[in-house]
Amino acid sequence: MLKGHLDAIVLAALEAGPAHGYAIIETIKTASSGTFDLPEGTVYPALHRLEQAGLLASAWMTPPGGRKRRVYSLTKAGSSALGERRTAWRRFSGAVDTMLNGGQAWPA
Amino acid sequence: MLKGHLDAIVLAALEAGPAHGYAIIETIKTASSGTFDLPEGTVYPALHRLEQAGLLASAWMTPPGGRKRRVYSLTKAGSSALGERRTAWRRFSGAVDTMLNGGQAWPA
DNA sequence: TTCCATACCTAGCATAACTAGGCATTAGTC
DNA sequence: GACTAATGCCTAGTTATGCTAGGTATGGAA
Repeated sequence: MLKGHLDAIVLAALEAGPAHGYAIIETIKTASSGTFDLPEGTVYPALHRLEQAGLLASAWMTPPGGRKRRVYSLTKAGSSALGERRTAWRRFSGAVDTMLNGGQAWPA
Repeated sequence: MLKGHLDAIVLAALEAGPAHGYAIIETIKTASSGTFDLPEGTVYPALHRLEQAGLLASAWMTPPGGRKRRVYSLTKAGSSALGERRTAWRRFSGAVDTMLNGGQAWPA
Protein backbone atom coordinates (compact mmCIF):
# COMPACT_ATOMS: atom_id res chain seq x y z
CA MET A 1 0.00 0.00 0.00
CA LEU A 2 2.80 2.41 0.80
CA LYS A 3 5.05 0.97 -1.85
CA GLY A 4 7.64 3.42 -2.96
CA HIS A 5 7.01 5.80 -0.09
CA LEU A 6 8.36 3.83 2.82
CA ASP A 7 11.85 5.20 2.37
CA ALA A 8 10.62 8.76 2.65
CA ILE A 9 8.70 7.93 5.79
CA VAL A 10 11.66 6.24 7.44
CA LEU A 11 13.99 9.07 6.50
CA ALA A 12 11.49 11.60 7.85
CA ALA A 13 11.22 9.66 11.10
CA LEU A 14 14.96 10.03 11.54
CA GLU A 15 15.03 13.72 10.76
CA ALA A 16 14.32 14.62 14.38
CA GLY A 17 17.37 12.64 15.50
CA PRO A 18 18.96 9.18 15.58
CA ALA A 19 16.88 6.22 16.69
CA HIS A 20 17.00 2.45 16.68
CA GLY A 21 14.79 0.21 14.58
CA TYR A 22 12.22 -0.71 17.14
CA ALA A 23 11.77 2.91 18.16
CA ILE A 24 11.40 3.95 14.54
CA ILE A 25 8.52 1.54 14.16
CA GLU A 26 6.86 2.99 17.25
CA THR A 27 7.44 6.54 16.08
CA ILE A 28 5.88 5.88 12.70
CA LYS A 29 2.93 4.14 14.30
CA THR A 30 2.32 6.96 16.74
CA ALA A 31 2.92 9.81 14.34
CA SER A 32 0.54 8.30 11.79
CA SER A 33 -2.14 7.68 14.42
CA GLY A 34 -1.92 3.96 13.83
CA THR A 35 -2.30 4.15 10.06
CA PHE A 36 1.19 2.78 9.54
CA ASP A 37 1.60 -0.17 11.87
CA LEU A 38 4.58 -1.61 10.07
CA PRO A 39 5.81 -5.13 10.72
CA GLU A 40 9.46 -5.54 11.55
CA GLY A 41 9.98 -7.54 8.39
CA THR A 42 9.16 -4.38 6.48
CA VAL A 43 11.22 -1.87 8.41
CA TYR A 44 14.45 -3.72 9.10
CA PRO A 45 15.15 -4.61 5.48
CA ALA A 46 14.30 -1.03 4.56
CA LEU A 47 16.86 0.25 7.06
CA HIS A 48 19.47 -2.07 5.60
CA ARG A 49 18.64 -0.91 2.09
CA LEU A 50 18.90 2.73 3.09
CA GLU A 51 22.18 2.18 4.86
CA GLN A 52 23.61 0.33 1.91
CA ALA A 53 22.50 3.22 -0.29
CA GLY A 54 24.47 5.57 1.96
CA LEU A 55 21.41 7.46 3.19
CA LEU A 56 21.70 6.15 6.74
CA ALA A 57 24.57 5.31 9.04
CA SER A 58 24.30 2.89 11.94
CA ALA A 59 26.19 2.18 15.14
CA TRP A 60 25.70 -0.37 17.90
CA MET A 61 24.94 1.20 21.25
CA THR A 62 24.45 -0.27 24.70
CA PRO A 63 22.59 2.05 27.03
CA PRO A 64 23.37 1.56 30.78
CA GLY A 65 21.24 -1.25 32.14
CA GLY A 66 19.86 -1.89 28.68
CA ARG A 67 20.59 -4.09 25.72
CA LYS A 68 22.45 -3.66 22.50
CA ARG A 69 20.66 -1.57 19.93
CA ARG A 70 21.50 -0.53 16.46
CA VAL A 71 21.05 3.20 16.18
CA TYR A 72 20.49 4.78 12.79
CA SER A 73 21.08 8.36 11.81
CA LEU A 74 20.66 10.39 8.63
CA THR A 75 23.74 11.01 6.55
CA LYS A 76 24.11 14.15 4.48
CA ALA A 77 23.06 12.17 1.44
CA GLY A 78 20.10 10.98 3.45
CA SER A 79 19.06 14.51 4.27
CA SER A 80 19.17 15.66 0.70
CA ALA A 81 17.45 12.49 -0.43
CA LEU A 82 14.68 13.25 2.04
CA GLY A 83 14.31 16.67 0.46
CA GLU A 84 13.94 15.14 -2.96
CA ARG A 85 11.49 12.55 -1.69
CA ARG A 86 9.41 15.26 -0.13
CA THR A 87 9.25 17.15 -3.39
CA ALA A 88 8.42 13.97 -5.29
CA TRP A 89 5.70 13.15 -2.80
CA ARG A 90 4.08 16.57 -3.14
CA ARG A 91 4.01 16.26 -6.89
CA PHE A 92 2.76 12.71 -6.76
CA SER A 93 0.07 13.24 -4.14
CA GLY A 94 -1.05 16.44 -5.82
CA ALA A 95 -1.51 14.58 -9.08
CA VAL A 96 -3.44 11.77 -7.40
CA ASP A 97 -5.61 14.30 -5.58
CA THR A 98 -6.37 15.95 -8.87
CA MET A 99 -7.29 12.63 -10.43
CA LEU A 100 -9.45 11.46 -7.57
CA ASN A 101 -11.16 14.75 -6.97
CA GLY A 102 -11.92 15.31 -10.61
CA GLY A 103 -9.68 18.31 -10.99
CA GLN A 104 -9.88 19.71 -7.47
CA ALA A 105 -6.71 19.59 -5.41
CA TRP A 106 -6.08 20.99 -1.97
CA PRO A 107 -5.56 24.74 -1.77
CA ALA A 108 -1.97 25.95 -1.67
CA MET B 1 6.08 4.82 -7.42
CA LEU B 2 2.31 4.65 -7.78
CA LYS B 3 2.13 1.05 -6.66
CA GLY B 4 -1.17 0.29 -5.07
CA HIS B 5 -2.76 3.50 -6.34
CA LEU B 6 -2.98 2.79 -10.03
CA ASP B 7 -6.33 1.08 -9.69
CA ALA B 8 -7.85 4.10 -8.02
CA ILE B 9 -6.52 6.36 -10.76
CA VAL B 10 -7.88 4.19 -13.55
CA LEU B 11 -11.25 3.86 -11.86
CA ALA B 12 -11.38 7.62 -11.36
CA ALA B 13 -10.53 8.20 -15.02
CA LEU B 14 -13.59 6.16 -15.97
CA GLU B 15 -15.92 7.92 -13.58
CA ALA B 16 -16.72 10.61 -16.13
CA GLY B 17 -17.82 7.96 -18.60
CA PRO B 18 -16.70 4.92 -20.62
CA ALA B 19 -13.46 5.06 -22.54
CA HIS B 20 -11.03 2.79 -24.32
CA GLY B 21 -7.55 1.94 -23.12
CA TYR B 22 -5.57 4.30 -25.26
CA ALA B 23 -7.84 7.20 -24.37
CA ILE B 24 -7.55 6.35 -20.68
CA ILE B 25 -3.80 6.65 -20.92
CA GLU B 26 -4.16 10.06 -22.58
CA THR B 27 -6.70 11.21 -20.02
CA ILE B 28 -4.46 10.26 -17.13
CA LYS B 29 -1.49 11.94 -18.74
CA THR B 30 -3.40 15.15 -19.39
CA ALA B 31 -5.25 15.30 -16.10
CA SER B 32 -2.04 14.80 -14.15
CA SER B 33 -0.21 17.45 -16.18
CA GLY B 34 2.21 14.85 -17.43
CA THR B 35 3.09 13.45 -14.04
CA PHE B 36 1.57 10.08 -14.91
CA ASP B 37 2.77 9.17 -18.38
CA LEU B 38 1.92 5.51 -18.09
CA PRO B 39 3.24 2.95 -20.56
CA GLU B 40 0.70 0.67 -22.19
CA GLY B 41 2.27 -2.32 -20.49
CA THR B 42 1.15 -0.81 -17.22
CA VAL B 43 -2.38 0.19 -18.11
CA TYR B 44 -3.62 -2.70 -20.21
CA PRO B 45 -2.84 -5.38 -17.64
CA ALA B 46 -4.42 -3.17 -15.00
CA LEU B 47 -7.60 -2.92 -17.05
CA HIS B 48 -7.67 -6.68 -17.39
CA ARG B 49 -7.15 -7.10 -13.68
CA LEU B 50 -9.93 -4.69 -12.87
CA GLU B 51 -12.30 -6.34 -15.30
CA GLN B 52 -11.52 -9.76 -13.90
CA ALA B 53 -12.22 -8.37 -10.44
CA GLY B 54 -15.63 -7.24 -11.64
CA LEU B 55 -14.91 -3.53 -11.22
CA LEU B 56 -14.95 -2.83 -14.94
CA ALA B 57 -16.92 -4.14 -17.91
CA SER B 58 -15.70 -4.02 -21.49
CA ALA B 59 -17.21 -4.18 -24.95
CA TRP B 60 -15.69 -4.05 -28.42
CA MET B 61 -16.82 -1.06 -30.41
CA THR B 62 -16.13 0.02 -33.97
CA PRO B 63 -16.77 3.72 -34.57
CA PRO B 64 -17.75 4.63 -38.18
CA GLY B 65 -14.61 5.00 -40.26
CA GLY B 66 -12.50 3.98 -37.29
CA ARG B 67 -10.96 0.82 -35.89
CA LYS B 68 -11.99 -1.67 -33.28
CA ARG B 69 -11.63 -0.45 -29.73
CA ARG B 70 -12.29 -2.04 -26.42
CA VAL B 71 -14.36 0.32 -24.35
CA TYR B 72 -14.34 0.01 -20.59
CA SER B 73 -16.95 1.25 -18.16
CA LEU B 74 -17.35 1.24 -14.39
CA THR B 75 -19.59 -1.41 -12.91
CA LYS B 76 -21.53 -0.79 -9.73
CA ALA B 77 -18.88 -2.69 -7.84
CA GLY B 78 -16.34 -0.48 -9.54
CA SER B 79 -18.09 2.65 -8.39
CA SER B 80 -18.23 1.58 -4.79
CA ALA B 81 -14.65 0.33 -4.99
CA LEU B 82 -13.65 3.76 -6.20
CA GLY B 83 -15.34 5.29 -3.18
CA GLU B 84 -13.39 3.04 -0.86
CA ARG B 85 -10.16 3.76 -2.68
CA ARG B 86 -10.77 7.46 -2.37
CA THR B 87 -11.28 7.15 1.36
CA ALA B 88 -8.21 4.97 1.71
CA TRP B 89 -6.18 7.44 -0.30
CA ARG B 90 -7.22 10.37 1.88
CA ARG B 91 -6.25 8.49 5.00
CA PHE B 92 -3.01 7.32 3.48
CA SER B 93 -1.92 10.63 1.99
CA GLY B 94 -2.91 12.47 5.14
CA ALA B 95 -0.72 10.18 7.18
CA VAL B 96 2.21 10.58 4.81
CA ASP B 97 1.75 14.35 4.83
CA THR B 98 1.85 14.30 8.60
CA MET B 99 5.01 12.24 8.59
CA LEU B 100 6.82 14.32 5.99
CA ASN B 101 5.76 17.68 7.36
CA GLY B 102 6.65 16.77 10.90
CA GLY B 103 3.14 16.90 12.19
CA GLN B 104 1.69 19.51 9.86
CA ALA B 105 -0.91 18.34 7.37
CA TRP B 106 -2.89 20.38 4.90
CA PRO B 107 -5.75 22.37 6.39
CA ALA B 108 -9.20 20.83 6.14
C1' DT C 1 5.25 3.99 -49.73
C1' DT C 2 6.98 5.25 -45.86
C1' DC C 3 6.22 6.87 -41.48
C1' DC C 4 3.76 8.20 -37.42
C1' DA C 5 -0.10 8.01 -34.37
C1' DT C 6 -3.52 5.11 -32.90
C1' DA C 7 -4.84 0.77 -30.71
C1' DC C 8 -4.36 -3.59 -28.62
C1' DC C 9 -1.72 -7.44 -26.38
C1' DT C 10 1.65 -10.51 -23.47
C1' DA C 11 5.92 -12.80 -21.47
C1' DG C 12 9.19 -11.98 -18.43
C1' DC C 13 11.81 -8.85 -15.19
C1' DA C 14 12.57 -6.18 -11.09
C1' DT C 15 11.40 -4.33 -6.95
C1' DA C 16 9.70 -3.99 -2.58
C1' DA C 17 6.54 -4.94 1.09
C1' DC C 18 5.00 -8.55 3.74
C1' DT C 19 4.62 -13.40 5.99
C1' DA C 20 6.44 -16.29 9.02
C1' DG C 21 9.52 -17.84 11.14
C1' DG C 22 14.00 -17.64 14.53
C1' DC C 23 17.13 -15.77 18.34
C1' DA C 24 18.18 -13.22 22.59
C1' DT C 25 17.50 -10.08 26.68
C1' DT C 26 14.92 -7.63 30.34
C1' DA C 27 11.14 -6.92 33.48
C1' DG C 28 7.24 -8.26 35.64
C1' DT C 29 4.17 -11.73 37.61
C1' DC C 30 2.61 -15.98 39.62
C1' DG D 1 12.14 -20.15 40.21
C1' DA D 2 9.15 -20.40 36.12
C1' DC D 3 6.65 -18.20 32.86
C1' DT D 4 5.10 -14.45 30.01
C1' DA D 5 5.21 -10.20 27.71
C1' DA D 6 7.66 -6.62 25.77
C1' DT D 7 11.80 -5.27 23.73
C1' DG D 8 15.09 -5.74 20.03
C1' DC D 9 17.25 -7.67 16.00
C1' DC D 10 17.37 -10.68 11.83
C1' DT D 11 16.38 -13.25 7.19
C1' DA D 12 14.44 -16.64 3.66
C1' DG D 13 10.82 -16.90 0.79
C1' DT D 14 6.31 -15.42 -1.09
C1' DT D 15 3.51 -12.26 -3.58
C1' DA D 16 1.91 -8.42 -5.82
C1' DT D 17 2.41 -5.18 -9.36
C1' DG D 18 4.38 -1.87 -12.26
C1' DC D 19 7.47 -1.77 -16.08
C1' DT D 20 10.50 -3.33 -20.11
C1' DA D 21 10.53 -4.95 -24.41
C1' DG D 22 8.80 -6.99 -27.57
C1' DG D 23 4.80 -8.19 -31.12
C1' DT D 24 0.53 -7.17 -34.22
C1' DA D 25 -2.40 -4.21 -36.93
C1' DT D 26 -4.94 -0.03 -39.07
C1' DG D 27 -5.56 4.75 -40.77
C1' DG D 28 -3.90 9.05 -42.32
C1' DA D 29 -0.34 12.12 -43.74
C1' DA D 30 3.97 13.29 -46.10
